[in-house]
Amino acid sequence: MIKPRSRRGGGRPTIADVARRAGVGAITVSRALREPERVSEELRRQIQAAVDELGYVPDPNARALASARAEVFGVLVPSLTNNVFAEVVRGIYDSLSDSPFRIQLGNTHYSGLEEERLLQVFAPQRPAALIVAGIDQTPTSRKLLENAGCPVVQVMETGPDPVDMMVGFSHLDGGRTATEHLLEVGYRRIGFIGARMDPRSQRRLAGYRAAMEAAGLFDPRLVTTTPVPSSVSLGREMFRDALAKVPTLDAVFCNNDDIALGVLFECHRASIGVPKTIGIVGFNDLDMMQVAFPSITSIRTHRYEIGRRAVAMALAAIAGNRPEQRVVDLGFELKRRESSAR
Amino acid sequence: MIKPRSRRGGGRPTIADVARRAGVGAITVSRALREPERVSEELRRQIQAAVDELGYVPDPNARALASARAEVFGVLVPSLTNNVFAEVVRGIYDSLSDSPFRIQLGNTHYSGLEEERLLQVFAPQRPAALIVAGIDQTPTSRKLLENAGCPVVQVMETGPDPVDMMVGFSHLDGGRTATEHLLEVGYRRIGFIGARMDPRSQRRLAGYRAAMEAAGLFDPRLVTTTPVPSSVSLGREMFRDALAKVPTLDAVFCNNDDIALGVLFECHRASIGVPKTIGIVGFNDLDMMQVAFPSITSIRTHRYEIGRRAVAMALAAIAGNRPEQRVVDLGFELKRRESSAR
DNA sequence: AACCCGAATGGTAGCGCTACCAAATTGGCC
DNA sequence: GGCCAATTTGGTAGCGCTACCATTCGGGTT
Repeated sequence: MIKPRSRRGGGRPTIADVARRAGVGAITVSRALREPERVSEELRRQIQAAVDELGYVPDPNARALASARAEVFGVLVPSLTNNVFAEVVRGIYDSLSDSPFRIQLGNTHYSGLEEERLLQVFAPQRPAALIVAGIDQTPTSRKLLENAGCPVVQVMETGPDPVDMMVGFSHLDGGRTATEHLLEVGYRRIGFIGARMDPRSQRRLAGYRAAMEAAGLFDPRLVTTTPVPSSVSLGREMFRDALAKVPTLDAVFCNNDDIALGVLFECHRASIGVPKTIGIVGFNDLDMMQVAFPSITSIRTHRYEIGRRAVAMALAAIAGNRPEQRVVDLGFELKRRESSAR
Repeated sequence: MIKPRSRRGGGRPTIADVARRAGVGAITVSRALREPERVSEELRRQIQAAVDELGYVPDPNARALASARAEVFGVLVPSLTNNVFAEVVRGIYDSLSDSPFRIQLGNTHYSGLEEERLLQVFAPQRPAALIVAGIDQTPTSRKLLENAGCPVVQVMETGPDPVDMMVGFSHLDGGRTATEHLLEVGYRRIGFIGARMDPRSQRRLAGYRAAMEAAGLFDPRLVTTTPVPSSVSLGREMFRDALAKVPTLDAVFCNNDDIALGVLFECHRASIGVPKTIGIVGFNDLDMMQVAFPSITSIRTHRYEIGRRAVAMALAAIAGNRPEQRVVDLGFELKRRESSAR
């Protein structure tokens, strides 16, 4: 006699069940849940009671279909294991954990094509916002972002031409600051060691080069790079190569902290004095940099904060008040430590 | 005169558009896309042509609503920045990148309550599978998993009572193996240093204790733990504490590699000989362990493979052939290195 | 020849929700 | 008292897709 439970659904209560129980229309329940201020105090209470009794949870899929907008943030990063992006992602998660928004995370593996593919997967979901790492999207990706019909935040870097919004810092300035620091302290034959030369690393290199040229000390043989993914062991190897190439090397600015750590270990192993014989500067300032012996000078970047800020900007845009400032530069800090204290 | 484009949808082509173009019924298009073998060669070609011309992409939300099943894997891990889980997650992503499945990642922050909350968010989406880290779910979480109506894989650990399937290894055996190695090499006053004592760390500690007791060398003062999240700097501090407490300490088995690295750096700083005065063993075997100077002995775990295997098992279960072996132990390897080579 | 069976295709009726619009109610104002 | 606007509530009609069942057709079976 009882109306058969929906043939497919697993028997979970629907909005209609709640409406019946509360003695109101389904649409009122829907409103009470999404815009409580548009429903009278009394009905709101009744509805809340019915929701609690039945254990009703709205179906996000039905919601997305009906409203043509999913409560999902699409997030694209080049790597899941690189601590730098992991921190950004953590900032995003933490900022969104109390909101109704879910997160759809994609790993582009540092590939523009993969980024395009993922964007094509994400777009049909009609996400509420998109957060992508970097500013060097392919033309196709850029168009996909522009047509996504939702707020877009490019993170990690700042640049002149945002798709929509940006949060990051200047990697070029970071590279220059690191190099100028080494020059200032008195190093002269300063090498650059860089793995996985993604666009951000390229710009750090450009900053290094600018500083070296300004000092009249640039020499292409001082630069050692590889497209191979960065790792501590790679840092060790690359440093050996660099030293073999230029035995007079007296300092290195590393692409990132993993490489720097590899350099430090190799110096230990080969009994090369740090900072006396070789100065070392890293990039990102992972926790271990200040603990290393000797502690390693590095450029501190605000990864977690970038994630948080990106979400804050996206949420503001969703709420209708797009931030005044569309490009936010969170800067960086040079952390002077023992490895460059000549 | 043209039928107005759906008032809400952004004008993307729907399955009906494709059907009209191909001159077939909508349901046939749906079938051609999902079970091509049930549609004749010819229609399949026509439909594919129409799909390509229109640039049709199925709406995942509508699909999920109609089929009461979303093409989503729910993944719950305790941390996004801990390299160990990042690797598991990477394995999951890589295994799923060619499939139609998306990934819904949740960060439990090592909290059972947060895990419950996330499970309650994930369940209404009717995911195709759930992958959760650990085997110590709260009773509520366990019930949620059992009632999820989809394959469930618990990862990182093995245990006696799987909700459904399991992939991992024995942390207790890992802890015992590490400790037995130190004993075998000749260390006697072996300490245990552990941060963020999550259930897995607890079991590593239990393995340590078992080995020490078997050798008649267990002493509670040798154990130093804290609930504080693990980091290299914390490793350094904890080692100092441990040494202050037990000056005769001659080796430490660390909870994980971050701690071990902190210990190594502190030894350098305090001019304590490794492995002569202090032996060190870590856990997980991050890349940097073999590069460190001296290189650090560690228990190598197969995180990436755990992620891949979990997906493989879930996919098999979805396809209807649940694997014979519901609990898969991927083991671990003791990597003997300089830090324990007395 | 009548019958059955499987393969291929299609129609109908939702899945659970919300946009849109209509209706009812209230209150303020002249 | 009557009118208008604002507020609160509800009905209807989908959103784009697939489950379920019906239909058609060709080729065996008896």
